[in-house]
Amino acid sequence: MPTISDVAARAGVSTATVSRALNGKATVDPELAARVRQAATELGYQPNGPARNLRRQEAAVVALIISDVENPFFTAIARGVEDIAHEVGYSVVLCNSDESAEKENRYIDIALQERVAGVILSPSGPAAGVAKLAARGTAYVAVDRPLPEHDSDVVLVDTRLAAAQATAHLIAQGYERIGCVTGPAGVRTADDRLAGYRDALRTAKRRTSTRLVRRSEYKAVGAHRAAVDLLSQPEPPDALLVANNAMAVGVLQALQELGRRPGRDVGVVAFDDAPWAELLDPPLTVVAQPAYEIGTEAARLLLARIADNTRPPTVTTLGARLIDRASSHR
Amino acid sequence: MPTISDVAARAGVSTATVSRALNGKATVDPELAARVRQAATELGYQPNGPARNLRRQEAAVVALIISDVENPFFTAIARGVEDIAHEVGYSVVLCNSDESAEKENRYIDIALQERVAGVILSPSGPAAGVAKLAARGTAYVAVDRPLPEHDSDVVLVDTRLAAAQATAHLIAQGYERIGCVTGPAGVRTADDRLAGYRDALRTAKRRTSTRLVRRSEYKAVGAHRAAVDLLSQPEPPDALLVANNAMAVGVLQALQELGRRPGRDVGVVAFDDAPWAELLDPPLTVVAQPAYEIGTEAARLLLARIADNTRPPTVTTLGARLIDRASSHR
DNA sequence: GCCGCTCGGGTAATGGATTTCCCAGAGGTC
DNA sequence: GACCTCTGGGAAATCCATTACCCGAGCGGC
Repeated sequence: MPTISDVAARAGVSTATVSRALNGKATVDPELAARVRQAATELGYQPNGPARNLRRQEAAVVALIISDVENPFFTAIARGVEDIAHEVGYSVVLCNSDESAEKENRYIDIALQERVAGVILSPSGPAAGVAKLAARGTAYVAVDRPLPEHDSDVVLVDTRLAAAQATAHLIAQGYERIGCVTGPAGVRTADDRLAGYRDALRTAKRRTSTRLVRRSEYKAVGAHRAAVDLLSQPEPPDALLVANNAMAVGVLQALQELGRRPGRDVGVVAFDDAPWAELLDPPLTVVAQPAYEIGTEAARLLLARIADNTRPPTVTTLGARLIDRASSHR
Repeated sequence: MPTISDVAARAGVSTATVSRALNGKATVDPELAARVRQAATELGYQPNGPARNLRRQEAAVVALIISDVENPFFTAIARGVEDIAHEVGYSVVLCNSDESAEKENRYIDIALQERVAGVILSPSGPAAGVAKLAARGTAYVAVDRPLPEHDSDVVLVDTRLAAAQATAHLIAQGYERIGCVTGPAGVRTADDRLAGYRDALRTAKRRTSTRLVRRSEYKAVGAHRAAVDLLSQPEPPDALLVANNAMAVGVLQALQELGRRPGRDVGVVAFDDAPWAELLDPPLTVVAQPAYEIGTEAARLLLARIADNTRPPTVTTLGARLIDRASSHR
């Protein structure tokens, strides 16, 4: 409720001095500055953010638009972004696009309207909204998936390679007919994981077959259906590469229902580590992605770009790690 | 980049008319309104949020301050809040206080500065910041835990009752020495769950003993330590009530390491359902809290309070549901 | 002792949308 | 035909912090 003028009046100075003192800007007499701070706390003065942002033409806020708040992979990214942003006094607002291009667009519009300093997003598809960011000159960084049409800073995981390694691991363990349950066509990570899977089969001179591949949303239900479908074929796969955590839940449920034991009957490797992966029997072999580091790296790139938007765009690729537990052994 | 004056010039009207037309406010000639909208889209006009909020003295935003983004219980709440808020054109910004009073305070300050319309928070402790919200007349609603000093709208789960029921269930299954692993003292949900546990023992005329109770942070590591500690006593518990999801992970790890099988050797019931609970062997018996509904209810209360801050505060208590799986059977 | 520079701090312009106030014109009434 | 009412829309005030610009005092140099 109190404004800067109230503080100025109480401290017996001008509003300009209050502003300077509170922002530690120019040289203000220490004694005056103390008087100002005193008056501010006495009044419980909270600077009016909108007024400040209006004048500054920018808010010390970065928007983080992720496709699923309930996915631990993305919340770990959020943590990373938050930790870095806070160090330099930026706030992070988390927006959940739910894999919907429309919601994503809406949040981009809001970010633009609120004049945030920058945006980090995991684009779900073509991301029409991004053009607006570029047009307005707002800094942005893509994570997890690149932006097809725009070149910008991107932080990715070499997920194709990771998928290939995971598949090679299954081959090395003696599985013969390896299947793959991945995300929707057009989603880059889903396509890459499938491509990596095929790379490994080709390297091992195995035949690839579309009958061993299923796609669905990155959710448990879809993966459940896909797994049931795959496993009830005449020649079912004896191992599965699963493209994310939520899908792993669906696949493992399906195995349970069909009475197939992970590992012995059907080897399983899934993307994304989770605290509960070790609790399963057998424990789940996973491809652990460095989610937290994706977040910190993206935040650092964004801050650099906020400072200087003329830098050429960079692509940062982080590696993933195969954690070999028992679900990929007979 | 374009401002309202640019739109006004292009449409050949005044800025006042543009504002009225774009906000669908007063009576504007339909033909004029169309011309304005036309001009706005042609210019790619995005209203300047800070300017709008400055004038309106309020942003169409609600802040949601939760204590842990990585806890599915809280992300489900976030979903609920989001769904309701979006229906009426409000945006939700998610802030992660990490169970730190200081971060919580910081986010409250930011919410105040940005003049958000309302705040929903899961207070971690005494929540000094809340007094500022009350003083400023900003609407707020507490979820999961009540605010000791302030009376406000609150949405709770009858967690004491739920804990008692879960404990009674373990007693009914024939367990003799039931232990409890709960959260830190002073955290209301942790204390309530412990109290419910004791209620049930008392009702069943069992002796309660502090040697069967351990507290730790609401995290896996602490719970792991607590469980190891409990189970390596001379007379270890033969069943455990565990106060949240993350802790369940720690406890189950400990059981695994000690070679005790859930259910047969040590009965386990944990708070919060999770998709992976069914995948364990044996599947985990849980107390499912209606997290999504907490979110929707809190959002509805907040919106009502934004509309009218004079309403008397209400307490909404939702029930939890025991989902009986096999980890609580011998 | 005077000039000029520096430093601290005040005055006022600025950012852009909303909203109050008021006016012009259309339509209605007697 | 004169006057009143009602409606749509323009001019200008407003929200509040920041900052460009400017001024006065104090100090050093010659």
